[in-house]
Amino acid sequence: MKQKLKEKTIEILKINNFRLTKQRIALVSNIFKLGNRHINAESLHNEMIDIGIKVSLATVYNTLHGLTKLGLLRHVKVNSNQNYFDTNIIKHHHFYDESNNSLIDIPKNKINITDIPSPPKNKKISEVEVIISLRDK
Amino acid sequence: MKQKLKEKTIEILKINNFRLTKQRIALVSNIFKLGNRHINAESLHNEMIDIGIKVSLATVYNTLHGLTKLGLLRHVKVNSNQNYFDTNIIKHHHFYDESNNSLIDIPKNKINITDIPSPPKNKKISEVEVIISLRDK
DNA sequence: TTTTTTATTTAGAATCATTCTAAACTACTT
DNA sequence: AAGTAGTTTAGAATGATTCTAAATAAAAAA
Repeated sequence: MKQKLKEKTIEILKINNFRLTKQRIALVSNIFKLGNRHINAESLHNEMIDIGIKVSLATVYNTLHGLTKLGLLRHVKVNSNQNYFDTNIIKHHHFYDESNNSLIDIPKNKINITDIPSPPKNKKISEVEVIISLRDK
Repeated sequence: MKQKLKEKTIEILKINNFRLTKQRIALVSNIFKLGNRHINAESLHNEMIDIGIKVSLATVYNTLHGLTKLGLLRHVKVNSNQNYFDTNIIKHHHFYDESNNSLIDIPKNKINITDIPSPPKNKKISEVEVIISLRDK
């Protein structure tokens, strides 16, 4: 199912002269193995260790940033103390659960925003994101 | 102009049994001296030092958190590596200028959001925030 | 295939924002 | 004036992330 995503990702890495190292392949395989996810470096690193793949935390960071730079991951702008990367690169919004720092995707078309103010002079809008914070009831 | 805000703040501090220490008074005075601002701990600390007030960074953090707990500041959920506190406690949105990590207020009524999806079971919405990221044109 | 080149990985140090700690201090109470 | 907590403080500790420089390995060249 998500195998295609992995293949596509590796293709893009090749095109962009990223070397296909054992670590990168393993990380990419794992990142895109399942459906959409919100990943942080530490938990991804733990996952890799758990499934028996030896990779350093620095490489995990490098890879996450590299994939982000290529547009294969999105950096989620939520204020947690950790950085989250989203495998869903289609524009969308998020629920942010404050009780456990978790994110839930909201498809773009589920929220209707109009009357977006125009940006200041010499600036352009790069992204419009809605974050709906959640608390326990 | 903003003097009232300072007086009001000090009143609230008193009511909540916060001692009116030299440092707190100085910080509060400075925070609410001008119009709406987006403050981070380090730059506020520098400001205090610059105007000749000796206060430790730890106290700056304590005060920002204390004021936030009392609802006199709002913690802005923007993913910068620093935490920002907003003196504008009325619900509103933000432009986030990626080129210099600065924030610009957008009044709530300038953006129209409808069709907000209902929260997951046992969760309630605590906040809906729109962040419009900006880049240089 | 072997050699060379150069990107990548790595462990650990460094950094940066923030929080913690425990001692010194001081606002407020009595 | 003295006692009691709440505060402040310097500096240590923490946690996420980045940096560094040496070791490694992928891709290119021979």
